[in-house]
Amino acid sequence: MNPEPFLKLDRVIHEKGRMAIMSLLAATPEMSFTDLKQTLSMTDGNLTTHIKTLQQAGYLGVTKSVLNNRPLTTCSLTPAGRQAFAEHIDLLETIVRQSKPNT
Amino acid sequence: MNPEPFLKLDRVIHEKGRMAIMSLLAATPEMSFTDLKQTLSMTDGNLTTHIKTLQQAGYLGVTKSVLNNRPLTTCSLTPAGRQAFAEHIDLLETIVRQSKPNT
DNA sequence: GCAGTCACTTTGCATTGCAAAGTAAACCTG
DNA sequence: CAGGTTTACTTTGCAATGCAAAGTGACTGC
Repeated sequence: MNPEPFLKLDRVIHEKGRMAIMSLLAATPEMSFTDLKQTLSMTDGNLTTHIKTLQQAGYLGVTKSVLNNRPLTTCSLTPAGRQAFAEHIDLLETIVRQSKPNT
Repeated sequence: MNPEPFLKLDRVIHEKGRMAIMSLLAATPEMSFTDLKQTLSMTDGNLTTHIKTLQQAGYLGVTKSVLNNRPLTTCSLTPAGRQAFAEHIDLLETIVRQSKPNT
């Protein structure tokens, strides 16, 4: 077993909740706070902190506007985020392959 | 995107270091504290805590003996650990597949 | 005009990850 | 054979994190 892929796993992305956010945004170019919250059944506080973490890492672009007189926070992956996520998935794929030699 | 696999990820296994430990032990039936430490270049403290966490979760069997007049801590997966790890890898595989629809 | 909802943000706490320091036994070494 | 070093861990302390409860502010129905 080669421990390298594990060592390279990006802790910012690796966390459950944030991986889910990144995955959603990889599939759907942009999603609102509320969409993310409902899709992932996360609590509000939990979600804002994860979004903030991803944003500070430069992985997420966040725009705040107003729609129908309500605040609307829209999130999307930055190019850096997209690439970091792709690399993370590659590492996971390596790990999966390493762990299932016979399939 | 289906968020289910993310929600099901076992936090005990998911953490980088512990995933690496579990992977090593899935490939190599038993390893000593020192083996793990060197292979994963972990600090001692970090490793004991992870081992303890995995042990308390019932995923790791830990036996302490003496070899060449030195303490020897030997770790191996329990059946529960093996299964939990296999499930975790399955979930990761699902996530990877979900994230790479076009390959 | 004030109770209630929506869309967040802030705060506080309890849990972790991590490494520095500690422990204990064996082993050189002069 | 006393004193220091190494090996193999464990404990402790702290900083960082995840999480949800409480807070904020704008709107909206009654």
